[in-house]
Amino acid sequence: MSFTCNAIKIIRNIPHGKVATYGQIASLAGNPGSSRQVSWLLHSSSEKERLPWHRVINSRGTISLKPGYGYELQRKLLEEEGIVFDPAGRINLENCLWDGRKINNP
DNA sequence: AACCTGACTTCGG
DNA sequence: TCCGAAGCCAGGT
Repeated sequence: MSFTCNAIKIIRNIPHGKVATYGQIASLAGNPGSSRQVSWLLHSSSEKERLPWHRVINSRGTISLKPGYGYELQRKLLEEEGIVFDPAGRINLENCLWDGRKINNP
């Protein structure tokens, strides 16, 4: 069992219509300091593991991707799930942040 | 084994 | 509130 393996499972358990921060996932995976590793693993296996990578955002509640590099796609996917963006492009974490409860707990 | 890199986070100005 | 610098972790080369 590794941090990465835990993180993958956690990301897969993010409920529809909710979002989680990198730091939150890192904490749930057992290592609060490795938020950057979460981003790496999304690159590594977002497609093979079929992760809901679009539900992962930074602590500010904004999309970390740059426009033209996935930003628009992620925003679109989130909006389709009911996530609301402010005019500044920020998400209301009070409403949309995942509480951390897993649906599947092995 | 050493060095580099990243979809981060936090602190100070 | 926004911007820049420093810190941290794990995987890749």
